[in-house]
Amino acid sequence: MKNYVEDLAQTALFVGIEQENIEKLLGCIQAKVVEYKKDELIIEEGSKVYDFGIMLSGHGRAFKIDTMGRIIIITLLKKGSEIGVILAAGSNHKSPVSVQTEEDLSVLSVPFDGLITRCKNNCPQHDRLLRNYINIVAEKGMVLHERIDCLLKPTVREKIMTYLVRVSREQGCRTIAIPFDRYAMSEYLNIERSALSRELSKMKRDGLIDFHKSEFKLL
Amino acid sequence: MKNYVEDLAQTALFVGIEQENIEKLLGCIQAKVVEYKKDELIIEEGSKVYDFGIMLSGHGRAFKIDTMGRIIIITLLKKGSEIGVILAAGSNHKSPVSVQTEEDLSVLSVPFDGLITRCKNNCPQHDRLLRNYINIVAEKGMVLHERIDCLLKPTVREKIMTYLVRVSREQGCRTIAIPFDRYAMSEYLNIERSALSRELSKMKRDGLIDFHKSEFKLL
DNA sequence: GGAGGTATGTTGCGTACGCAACATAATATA
DNA sequence: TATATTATGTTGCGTACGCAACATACCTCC
Repeated sequence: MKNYVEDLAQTALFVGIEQENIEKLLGCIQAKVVEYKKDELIIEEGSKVYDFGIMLSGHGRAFKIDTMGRIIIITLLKKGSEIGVILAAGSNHKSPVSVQTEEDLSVLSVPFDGLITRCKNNCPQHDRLLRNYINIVAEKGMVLHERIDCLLKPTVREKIMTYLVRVSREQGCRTIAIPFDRYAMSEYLNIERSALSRELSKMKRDGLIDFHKSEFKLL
Repeated sequence: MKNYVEDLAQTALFVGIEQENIEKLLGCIQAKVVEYKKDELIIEEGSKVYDFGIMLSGHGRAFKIDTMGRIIIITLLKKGSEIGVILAAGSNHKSPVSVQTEEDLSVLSVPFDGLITRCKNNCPQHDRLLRNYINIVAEKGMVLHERIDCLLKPTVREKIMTYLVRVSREQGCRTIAIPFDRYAMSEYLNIERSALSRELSKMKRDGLIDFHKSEFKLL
């Protein structure tokens, strides 16, 4: 456990808490480290989730399989990513997604009750932890909202622009690097990859944007 | 303030807290009642939001205006609805939506800091309140996720089915009443109203569903 | 009941975009 | 440098669906 504390200090959940206090807190909230093998399921679609997790290493993905058997990627996970934060805090707990590892990795697992229940030692760091947790849940909500914002746009061009403008605002610059390759971008915006490429080319021709691979410039 | 306590006891924020304790809490968290006139803005798009609200009466709507000047309804608000819960709890606070009243009404306004900061009296209800709040934020996230689930479906028919099946599961019955008229339903699923009607009719012809107005039956 | 208003259903037309198939560019492998 | 592999771009075709215009059902208020 101890060797993870340094990494945990970098996460959104423990931001603002000194490392020595993190160690104390971990016991307090009944956190434990769980190891997973490659391709193992951390969360199974339909199962009930009462613990949330923080990725301590490796990569994973949250996905679901729809009625036609298509795989739909919901999120990609890396070191520091949170797992099941909304689920554990909700009242239903039944997971709409599966979470699977892409390699051997370990996860810090925390029962939501351990987090929310005020410990007898009444440590002040607990407050900060709770505040951080609420913050994470809220930010996840914002991220979902932002995606809906793109999805609601009627045309491919507007979807693209909505997304690019947002990222540009976030990065405070008209030249931006996006965290997607074309395929992932097309999935995020719910467009065919080829249709996305087609429209991007048109937009370049129209002098709206310039781009090369994942670098975009708004004109 | 006092006369609202009974109503507040019915809300998700105060569930599980006895009325006499609610009254105490309200002072503790620095809640106040704010009156709004018809068509007044409670939240303005782009403004920073640090307080959340609970609708004490009347109706309102959360919306945004996109680049083409179209009005996009995000949520409809009624007595008991929460306002700005995710925003106040987030780290950015800048609102992507406007919230406007549809008539004269009043709102219980609570600074997020008042909620999250442990009061000196250290009242046990405060814990429950926090737990309820996290619950609300998480549920809002789930709701957004569910909508994305529909929006990601490639065809109108699949969007419709995804939505109806979910509501059917929620209500535990194959015959359901949905809270939308056709137009609202089409907006929620991001479909043209006429295209929605067309597909619904086809689905009825195909023996997939039956419906009359807002009553649907899955076959 | 009639008249106006709103919600819902129907239909023809045109096109944006899904789809498939191929072309080219970038990257890895040897 | 040649070769396989993967990312991205291009293009023709067909259709699902947006759009507009109209039809019908339902509701409300004289």
